[in-house]
Amino acid sequence: MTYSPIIYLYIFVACYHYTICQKANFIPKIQKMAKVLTKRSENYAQWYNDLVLKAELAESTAVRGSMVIKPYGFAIWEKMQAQLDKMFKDTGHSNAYFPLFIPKSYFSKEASHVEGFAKECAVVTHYRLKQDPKGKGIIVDEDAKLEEELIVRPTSETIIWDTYRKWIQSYRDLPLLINQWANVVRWEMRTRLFLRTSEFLWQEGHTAHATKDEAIQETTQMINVYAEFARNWMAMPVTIGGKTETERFAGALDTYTIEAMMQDGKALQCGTSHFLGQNFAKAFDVKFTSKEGKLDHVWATSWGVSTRLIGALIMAHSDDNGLVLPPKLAPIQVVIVPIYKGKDEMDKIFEAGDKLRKEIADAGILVKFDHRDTHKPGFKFAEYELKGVPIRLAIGPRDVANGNVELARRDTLEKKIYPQEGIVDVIANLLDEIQANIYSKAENFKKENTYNTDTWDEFKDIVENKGGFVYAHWDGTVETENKIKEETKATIRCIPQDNPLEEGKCIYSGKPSIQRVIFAKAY
RNA sequence: CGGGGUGUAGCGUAGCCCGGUUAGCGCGCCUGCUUUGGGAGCAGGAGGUCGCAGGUUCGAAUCCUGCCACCCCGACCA
Repeated sequence: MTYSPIIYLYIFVACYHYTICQKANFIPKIQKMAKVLTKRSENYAQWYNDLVLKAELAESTAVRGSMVIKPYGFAIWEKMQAQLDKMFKDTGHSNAYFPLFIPKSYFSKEASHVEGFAKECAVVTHYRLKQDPKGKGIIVDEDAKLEEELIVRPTSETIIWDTYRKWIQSYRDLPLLINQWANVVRWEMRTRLFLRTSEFLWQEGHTAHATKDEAIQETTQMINVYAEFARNWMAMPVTIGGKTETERFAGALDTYTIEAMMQDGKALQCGTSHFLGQNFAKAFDVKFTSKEGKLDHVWATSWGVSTRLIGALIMAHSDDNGLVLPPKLAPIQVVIVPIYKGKDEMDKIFEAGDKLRKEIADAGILVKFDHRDTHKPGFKFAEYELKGVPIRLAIGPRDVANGNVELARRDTLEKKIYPQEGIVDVIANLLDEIQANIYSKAENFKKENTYNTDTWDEFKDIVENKGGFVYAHWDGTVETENKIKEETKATIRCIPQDNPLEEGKCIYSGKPSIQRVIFAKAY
């Protein structure tokens, strides 16, 4: 037997006043989340408890602000991942993997970048533990102090650009189009389950280009990929736009965003794509020789989406009965619930149900037959509604006798009897219909909660009392943006893409403005 | 870290102000029987360092002191 080397790590958190707690209880947070999700539900705590714990999406962990994503929640993420990965590859990108730890010195090379992230980094200072000589337990071995501290990546720009320097010499090495699926850690002041956890899974794309135009084109392309994913797969309408200076990514010249509206009218930033200019190339000395024989720094982009998308999906579509998943992302698209009394009936129903399941599965639809004899049909109905399964089939003695099956759709909660003959086609069509219906429901909600205003009083009234997106004129200054944020808590979510130019006066300062921007309260 | 609040079983909570039986209730869990077309019923059962430490007292979930954790608002943020 050989000993594998064990490295003991002691993570000292930069924000010294946040210690890692022994055991966390996040239920009040869950209550809050449920309030957001349901608004109306009286027993929301119980409801969300059921949603999270019983429908097995996620739960809190021992480390402050982290979460375990349970199998069902992770299955949703895997479906998202698979589709996004395909879209990245279709646009010419490849996957790679870079290290979790970043030497502190790398981190300080790009000034605005470090300023943006320094306050929320976990730092590794030691590499060994030992028995406490004075008593019980394990302590950090002070002799095992690292020469240079390691940062747990909050994002990978620095280590990736340090690597790119070695990979890029000629215009022939460009463009370099790489994506990484990874976890990152950001020691946020305040965390929120799904929306802002200390550790989260995401993908980060990092590309290098020979020209500025090409890099800008890449930035735009990727925000459009995200928008298409949100709309067509998550059934979630999003607005594409540019971020203002204050909301921009640390180190970026331009940040594009997709902003979605949640059911409480608040905005959620769901994905971003950054044009980094030559900032990182200069900081990490990444140069290439052009066709003309000139030495120049490369142009960079980065873009990412995270497990926050699961949160967005929950909050965009859920109702008081639980999740409503778009069929394209549902881990289970169709569930078959048997109804029977006694062993004899059970055998017959199971046989019919299994036959049905096979037919549906053969059509490439994700179907589950729930064989459990430990729960009653009514319980199962409620459970799969909670899980957001788009279509439910119920099959009992009555149906078997008549060659029928009962079909219920999650989005409208309608129930109908269909003949078993030809049910596969009905299901295939219905899945498309549900996907479209969920989208248009969300789109209508977004339209109904989007306002145009030209007066400050009305602006305040909408932000405070109604919520939603407000299109209003803004004079383009940081001061005004900050004042509005101070007074109303609304921030500029984005300057919409292809925004029509229109003369107007700033809602706050009255100074001339050339276009409306979107204001909203955000998560 | 500033302001406010909370901590009682897996989850949600009552009790605390005004100290006094074995800390109560709902959900969930286990066993048995009856049930099964919308979260079953009945009977029985298991499960608690009352956040931690100290103090006051004959006696503390309850009063006092300190600490810890969490939540809401602020700064931060995919």
